[in-house]
Order: sequence, then C-alpha cells, then structure tokens
Amino acid sequence: MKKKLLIIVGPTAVGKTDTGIILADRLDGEIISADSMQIYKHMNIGTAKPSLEERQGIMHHMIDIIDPDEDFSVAEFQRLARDVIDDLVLNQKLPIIVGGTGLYVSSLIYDMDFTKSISNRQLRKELQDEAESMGNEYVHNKLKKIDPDLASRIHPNNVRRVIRAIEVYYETGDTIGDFSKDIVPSDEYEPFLAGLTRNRKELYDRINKRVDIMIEQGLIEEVRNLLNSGYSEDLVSFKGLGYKEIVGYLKGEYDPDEAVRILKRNTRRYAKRQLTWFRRYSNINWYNVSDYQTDENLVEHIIKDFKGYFNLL
RNA sequence: GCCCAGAUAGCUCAGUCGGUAGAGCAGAGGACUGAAAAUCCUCGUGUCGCUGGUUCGAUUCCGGCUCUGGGCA
Repeated sequence: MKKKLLIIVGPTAVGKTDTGIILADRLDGEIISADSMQIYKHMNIGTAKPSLEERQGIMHHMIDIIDPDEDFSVAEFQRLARDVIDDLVLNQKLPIIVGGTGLYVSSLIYDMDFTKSISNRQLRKELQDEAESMGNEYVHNKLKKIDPDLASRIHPNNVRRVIRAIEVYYETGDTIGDFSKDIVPSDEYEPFLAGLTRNRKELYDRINKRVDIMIEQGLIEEVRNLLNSGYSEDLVSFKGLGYKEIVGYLKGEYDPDEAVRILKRNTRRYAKRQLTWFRRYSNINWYNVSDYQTDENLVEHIIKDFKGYFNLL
C-alpha cells in the first residue's frame, strides 16, 4: 500500500502557505515544507516564512532546520523529508507537502537515488578555476569524453551542471546520465499533486506587493543583522532572492529603490521558472486561484478532487 | 496666435545619405538528479502619429493636419 501524499506546488506568492494550512486543518495533516530557503534559521522575512501565529497551530516540518552557514542539498532534504513522511503515516496524519522548490518535490515523488553520488567540494573548486582560466568549452570537453550523450544535453555555459556531472563520474565511476535518463514515479508514495496558479498580471502584482511588505517588515535590517552576526555574503544561503539584492545595496552598489526594483523583477522571473518546472508534471491538477472567490472555496475543490483521486468519497 | 523640438516595439530611445527598422529595459518560452530562490539556453512585424505630394519605391524628402514638450506673445 503506497503512502498517500497531498502536494501543493506553485509559483512564489501564489498563496500556497495559507492554502496548505487550511488543508492541514481540514484533513488532519501536517505540513512538510519543500522550500530550499525556509530551511534556514534566522532568515525569515526574505523567505516569506510563516510566523508561528500564521501557522495556526499546524505542525510545520523542514523549516528552520539548519544554520545559514551549513551545507544542505536535495539529498539531505529527501532523506529528512521521507523520514518525516513515514513518521506521519505511522501516526495516521496526512503528510501535506507544500513548496515551490521543484527539485525537492521531485525528489519525493520520483525514484531519485542520491546515495551513490556524493559531493567533492575541492574538485568543484578546481574545475571552476579551470573553467575560468581555460574557458567553459574546455571543461565541457572533459565531460564529452566521459559521457558524450550527457554532454550534449548540458550547455557548455552551464558550468555548474557540467562540473557536477564530471564530479559524479570522478567520485563514483558512474555518470549522471545513467540515473537521470528516465525518471520513474516512486513506488513508495502515491501523490495527489495540486498546482496553484493565478492570472499572470495578478500574480506579478502580488509579488511586487509582497516585496514592498518585506521591506516594511524590515528585510534590510534582517540582512544587515545576519551580516553583523558574522555570516558571509558568499554563503549559498545569501544567494536567495531578497538576500543577494539587499547585500548589493548594503555594499553600496545601488540605492534602495534599485534594490527593490531588481528584487521584484528577479522574483517575477523566478515565479516563471517555477511554472516551467511544474508544467512538466504530467499528473498535476491545476487550480487557477484567480477563479475562486475565497480560500475556502479553493480548498473545498482541492479536497473534493483529492478524495476523488483516492476513492475516499 | 507665432517660433522651435519631438511623435518609431509595452517603456526609454537609436536609425534608415529614399529600398518597410534595432538597442537597453520590461516581457515570453524552455532546460534541470547533491548550490535549485541556484545555474543555463532561446525569442524583437512594429499601421516607423494622420494625410496629401514628389518618386519605380517614402518610416526617411516636401506640404498640411493632430497631439506632446519648451519658448515668445
């Protein structure tokens, strides 16, 4: 018997958090966040992390689990999240995965095995230096010799992924191509996928507005405080939206208005990328939130479809 | 009312010594197996304000008109 999952995905600012909380309340579930930024402690405003009050007593997992200067990756996410899921199922709770990080969601619903391929930071650094001195093509050619087919699927300029592909081969002797060719659904979980969306204009208005609110709530102070606490702007956690743009302002690269402008623009572009990712899920059920009068209304529909899918009516 | 400048992509503008046009910004689509809020790829037809004229041919030159700035009254 596969474990039932309710999964809520969608672009940033579409309303996933609120919807997830209402659903958890109605379906006796708990939330598992699939968000690559909300995992960080002390990063609250910029990640739009729901406050304890906003969580309405609903248990949220995979939030505030590591420090901004700790390493993290899908592999850890998958392992930790699956443990939580198993635990919830044991306790008769419905696991509700809510998040906008496509790769994290995929790691749960597909049979993705990360146990064989470890990481080697030093090798990454070396290859990166090579790319800078010898050019992107040079490093890409290395991959071509290892796995021509895989190399043809990764653009030479996408240095990060070229390097990762080489790294996996050096570390394991296997190539990413071997286990990334065809993704098969996990045989352990049975997900009902709900994709939230909105009319584009409305979504962008909400994104712009949310950035303004973040600034009012003190996003600049939050970033300044993190920097003052000794965290480096070079950390991966500072590459997130809202952090890198504010860091640029604090370093004097541009004024606050410009920081807000590019933060809004980058967030809009991110939302678009998220939609691209989720459109690939063939078994997703889309809900255009713009078509629903109230959150309640939307939730009713999702619950109805969810129950229908699992023959629980 | 008169004089000057402008009117070209959603926005700001460039340009065509006459052969129907291109940058930046904004935007759209896509890729994705250990940094994924990251990283990367692709995409620019628009009545060149309207209307006459000259011309084989006008967005480009000439006239008129409309609108928008600025100046003079």
